[in-house]
Amino acid sequence: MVIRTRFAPSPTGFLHIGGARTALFSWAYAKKHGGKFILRIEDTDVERSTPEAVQAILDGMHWLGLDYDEGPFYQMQRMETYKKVLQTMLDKGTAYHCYCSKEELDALRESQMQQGLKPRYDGRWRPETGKTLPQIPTGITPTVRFKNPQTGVVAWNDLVKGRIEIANAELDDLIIARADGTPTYNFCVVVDDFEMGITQVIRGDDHVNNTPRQINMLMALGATIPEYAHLSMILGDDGQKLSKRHGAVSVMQYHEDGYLKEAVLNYLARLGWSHGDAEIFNMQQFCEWFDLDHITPSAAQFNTEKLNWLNAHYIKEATLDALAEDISTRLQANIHKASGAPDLKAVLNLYRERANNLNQLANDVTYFYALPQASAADVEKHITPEIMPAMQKLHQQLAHIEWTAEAIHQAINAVVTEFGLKFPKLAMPLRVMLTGIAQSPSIDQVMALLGQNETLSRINAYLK
RNA sequence: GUCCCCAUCGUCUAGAGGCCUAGGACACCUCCCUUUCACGGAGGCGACCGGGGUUCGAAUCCCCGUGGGGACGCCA
Repeated sequence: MVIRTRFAPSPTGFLHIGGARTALFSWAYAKKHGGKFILRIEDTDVERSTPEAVQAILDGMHWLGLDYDEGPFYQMQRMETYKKVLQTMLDKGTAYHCYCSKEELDALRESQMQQGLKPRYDGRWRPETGKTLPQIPTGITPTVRFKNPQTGVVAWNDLVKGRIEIANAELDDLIIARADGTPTYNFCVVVDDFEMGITQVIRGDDHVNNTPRQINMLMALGATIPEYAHLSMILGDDGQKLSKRHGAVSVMQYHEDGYLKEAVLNYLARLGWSHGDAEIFNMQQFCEWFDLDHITPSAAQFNTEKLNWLNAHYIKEATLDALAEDISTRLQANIHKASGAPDLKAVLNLYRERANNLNQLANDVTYFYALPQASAADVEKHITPEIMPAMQKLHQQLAHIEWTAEAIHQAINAVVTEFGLKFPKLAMPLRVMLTGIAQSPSIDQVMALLGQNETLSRINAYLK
């Protein structure tokens, strides 16, 4: 059997971290089994769906490299299909018209809640042999409801949660088409999963409660029931639920915030899934290893610290070309392209090991291209009057040497020896003068890249 | 309220009855490396929610609590 999975977001917002993980798992499952991954846009909520959101989802998936084999399919473009199926169900009696008004339904719900009952449709328009239906009111266009079985249980073996069983008595007859004729979510999903031949439905576990209804409809349509895998949710860094109001950000925000897609992908893969002790792996490896058996059924808390660690790893792993290309866009106004400016790749090669974020990396190397401003505290602490004679001497020496890290190192050493100092005593003020801060890679290497003229000029600014 | 789901270090997790005096990773702490800060290396701290069973034996199976979450829309 050919494996077919799908990712079916509703375009009511950007692609967030939870959606991205669902997409990643569905994608990987298809890849692993040589199957097809399908993208389906569930845009039947005309009120809230927007073309911008569709684009945002497409952009997010593209950035992460989650390519789909079929689609994107848009449900709004499949209306004819839904209507046809709807009519068939009406004809077969597995669905029926309901003339309740919204107000009537609201009142029903409220009174049930008050009585401590589970709010549900009471079946007043459900046709039954020997039952007399109410008088059809005028001026009300009916909705269509699915005639759910009233006895027995629906059960399925959830691929991540195990067997789940729900009594049909808990389920009511849900609306599958609105009064305006448009089909609703649960119905569209069923028709699409059926017609698109989906074999494994991998989705968020907020859909667990929809599953029994969907299975019942699938059975009414005579369809094969796909397997289901419900993924637990991802909590924010603080353990709180992610929502638009709290912590949920677009995956594209991670790009803007300085994360490599490799890090985000690797991190997401490990959130809720594991392969023994494996922590670092690429997507090819992931697709080989991925399986549904090793998904945790419990919710996972997002941990930015660990993402940072992975990001640091992938920054070290990146090719210098790719890194330079990225950092180049994060550096302000092409400052690194001025003639005589230090080579960005060489600079990044010196700095990549100490970065866990691309924006931070860009910020760290900016002083190579723009004069830094040291803090008064650093100046006071390191550039002391006592060190100035030695610095003066070093400045003279540096003007006459071959500009290599080794020669620079020797020059500093010579001055240090001559003045009876420890190396850092001279290296620290140099750091502050040249980089603007008290932390940097080996100062001789920094100087070698900064260039002789620029180095002498920056030191000189403090000698006056 | 009703139904459903979940429960191992602070966090992500390994664990499918004996291999567990519970393993790995992030974070944290100590030491080493060192030209500062990082990186890297070596150590350390740190968990089976509680109570009952079942069993020769339970983190693993069952039940009950407790705690957390989700769902109950003419939203998806």
